[in-house]
Amino acid sequence: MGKERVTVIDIARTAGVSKSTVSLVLQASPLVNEATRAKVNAVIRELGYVYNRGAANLRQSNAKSKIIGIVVNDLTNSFFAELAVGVDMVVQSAGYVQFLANTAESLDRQREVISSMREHGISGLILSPARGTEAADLKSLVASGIPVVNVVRQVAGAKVSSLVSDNHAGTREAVRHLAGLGHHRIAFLGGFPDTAVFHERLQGYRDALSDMDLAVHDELVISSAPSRAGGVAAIERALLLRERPTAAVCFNDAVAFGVCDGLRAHRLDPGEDFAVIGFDDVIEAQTAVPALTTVSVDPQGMGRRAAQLLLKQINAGRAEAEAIVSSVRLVVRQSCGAATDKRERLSLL
Amino acid sequence: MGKERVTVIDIARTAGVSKSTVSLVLQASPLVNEATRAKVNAVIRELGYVYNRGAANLRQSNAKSKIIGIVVNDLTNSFFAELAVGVDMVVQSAGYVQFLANTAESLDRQREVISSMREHGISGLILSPARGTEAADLKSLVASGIPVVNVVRQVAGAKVSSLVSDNHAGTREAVRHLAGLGHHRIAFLGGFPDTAVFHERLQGYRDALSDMDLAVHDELVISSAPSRAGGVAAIERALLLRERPTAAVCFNDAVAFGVCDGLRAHRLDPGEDFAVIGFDDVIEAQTAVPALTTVSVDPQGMGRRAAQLLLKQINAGRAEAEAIVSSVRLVVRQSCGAATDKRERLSLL
DNA sequence: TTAGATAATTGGAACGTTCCAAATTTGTCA
DNA sequence: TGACAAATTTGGAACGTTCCAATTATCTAA
Repeated sequence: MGKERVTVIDIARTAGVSKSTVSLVLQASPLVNEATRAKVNAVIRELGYVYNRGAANLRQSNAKSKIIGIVVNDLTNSFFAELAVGVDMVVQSAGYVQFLANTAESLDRQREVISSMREHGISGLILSPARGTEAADLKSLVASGIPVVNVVRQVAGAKVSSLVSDNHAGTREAVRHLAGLGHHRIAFLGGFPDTAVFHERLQGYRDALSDMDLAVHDELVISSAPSRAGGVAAIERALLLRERPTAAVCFNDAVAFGVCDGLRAHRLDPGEDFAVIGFDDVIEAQTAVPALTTVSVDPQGMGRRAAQLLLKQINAGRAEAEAIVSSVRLVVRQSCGAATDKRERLSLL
Repeated sequence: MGKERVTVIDIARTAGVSKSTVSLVLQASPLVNEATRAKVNAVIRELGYVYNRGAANLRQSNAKSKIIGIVVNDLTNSFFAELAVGVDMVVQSAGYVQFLANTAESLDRQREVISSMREHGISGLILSPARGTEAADLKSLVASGIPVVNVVRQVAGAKVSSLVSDNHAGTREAVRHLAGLGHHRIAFLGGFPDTAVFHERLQGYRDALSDMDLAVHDELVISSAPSRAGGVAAIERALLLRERPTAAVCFNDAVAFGVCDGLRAHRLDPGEDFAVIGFDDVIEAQTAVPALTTVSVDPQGMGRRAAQLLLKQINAGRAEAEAIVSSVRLVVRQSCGAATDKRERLSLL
């Protein structure tokens, strides 16, 4: 059977041209005559030739491998799944293919997958760094001129581009909105306190509280895993307080969903008896009941932008690192109570 | 600057051995003396050498590229995100790296990404085929001896391995459970009717109904997109019926969550006023409120098994296609009402 | 010692492309 | 028709590995 793989030489032979010519048509070079191009293409189809990028890469720079890597810290979180989809959309249509790896917050895994990707000659990398990632971890990557775009989280001191959402403005706006609805005991729920993202969001919360002349109560800041289960745990603790909060802005949507679950378990109606605001605007946010009021960061859009930035840098050769903070906006739905009777009652005051 | 990349020849030169020896240590061959191995490894670290798999693949068969492909039809569905995580876990620890692509049910995209992956020399492919995929689409892949494992969906006539869950048994058990709780108007909600999976699940539903001597009412089968939004739409229609159902088994968990949302929008309490059973057991199923009773297929586990099967075939060289149907089990939580007072009431009858 | 084995190392030819410089064909114009 | 330019085509040398056959170093036992 035809175990042998068909190469550019086979094409050349049966088309009656030289391998160089075949290579030229493969690259859609304008130098080759239309007639020959047609003939060669016909033979390519006929013999079922498949291009060997590995061989081509050997002669070319890594920048032309047409592979980009994307490594995220938690693919089970829809935020990252959607981010990956966004990246996939733009790299696919640019003719690239993506290595996708999940680190589950393990620095070891992260190191391994990144080095494995390097061995395969990725043209660039989109990275949502695991907790504890340091500039040194990215050093050799940038030294060899491979563009890196950090998303979601920054790495202090690393000379790579980054694309993060405006965390501070997001929670700030959320808190203002709640305060505007008449809440004055507003909790901040969920998230790991040892991340930059947590601090940015927390700071936005605090600043908004000051802006609105509301007191900052430390017991209202309850951290937990940034997951649905973490949200349940956080609201449990919040409901144990002598003076309960009446509203919460959550570290992310996953936490917010957990908070809604926890409220229901206590026979409290989210959006009615307690206002909840999330962060991310994952796809379920709009179809959930109650629909989640949340700070929209458009994960897919972020993926798309990250990919575009990366491709730009790949094509530019050596590119300057740029730090983009992507603006966010509060999308008001039911879970904050703004759309209910209570809201109307409040606005009549 | 050190723009030049360091190769095996550089290592050889500075370690004072031949490139062949370096190659040998790279492959951890037992033929090389411990002392030389140590020296070479030291130089490798010192010079910051990175292995070039592309070059290596040129000399080796595709089976050794250490790349596998995984293409899914909807990465925004947590089921697939978790499947991908499962795959990632096992391929990562086998030293492989995965190309991940999302087709969004587009046959064109699917064709493109598969051929792109071939050009990059994948050792094998895990595929959740887009709707309408035909055996012909996989023909050239199997002809060139690249192992393929289909997951979730089969492709009729394709001589490739497959790993699907026992759809028939799953819905069958779900319906029996509901019937055992005293329901006799049980709906089947969601899913596209032009897929094999839909028919298998529907058939399980029908067979269980007959088993329990319950009538099959066609108006109780309501198809829709297999998504949260689709679930909302389906329950809306179900609630319009003259004779409403009192329970539903849903095409998948996403639909089931949508159904719960829709019920709440009608002031009906899922698990209390209406029993809901899902299919898949995605990670949110256990933390949602009410916790979702569902047919567990363990998406991560499925991903792991698919990856193991694929690796087995890659290592075996030319392997037989095998069709695995993975057994499922009903996990009873709150949403079917079995854990509530109603259940106790019923069981007293 | 030394023959005969065994252990360790090695040069060079592949692998399938791209790219360069050079060669060939075709076209144009006086 | 000849000469020059433009359009096409082409051989061969890379690229960084692996693998084979062959060589050299080291060990063993008489």
